[in-house]
Amino acid sequence: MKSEPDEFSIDDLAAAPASRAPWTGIRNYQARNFMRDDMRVGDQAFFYNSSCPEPGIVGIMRVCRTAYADATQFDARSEYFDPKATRDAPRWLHVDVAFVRKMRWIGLAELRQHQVLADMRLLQRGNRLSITPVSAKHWKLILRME
DNA sequence: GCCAACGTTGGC
DNA sequence: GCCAACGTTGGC
Repeated sequence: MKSEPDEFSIDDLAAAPASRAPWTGIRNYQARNFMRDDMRVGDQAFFYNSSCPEPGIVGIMRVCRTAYADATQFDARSEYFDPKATRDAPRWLHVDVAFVRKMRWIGLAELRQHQVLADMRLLQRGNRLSITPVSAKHWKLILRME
């Protein structure tokens, strides 16, 4: 799961009440569907820093609530406001995540050095999705890279 | 700031 | 349903 660290960092997550936070602001249907359909309480995810000088994985978090309506879509003052969303038919959902731990920074270039990760969705050419699945194989390898 | 890649919009 | 135009993402 990608975040721009200037917007929301892993330290922000760790410092949040109970070290939990809603993953707000996802406005892409595929990313939304991954949260809605594939993420369950207890699932783990890498925290990935994007759009920053040193993009890469910086830690691990855990899903602590399944997908529900993103409140920012209803807030006209929010940058994530969606005039087409209604309370009865929300368009945008998110899970809640909990801080697990920080990892050493594993940058994009280092990730790309591993043959095993060549088919990881995050690293695919042209991938812009901010949420992508991680296979067990990829998860284990990245843990071993620490 | 550039630009490749991809998603969304809206006219037809 | 097609597709051109436009917007966004995100590494570099």
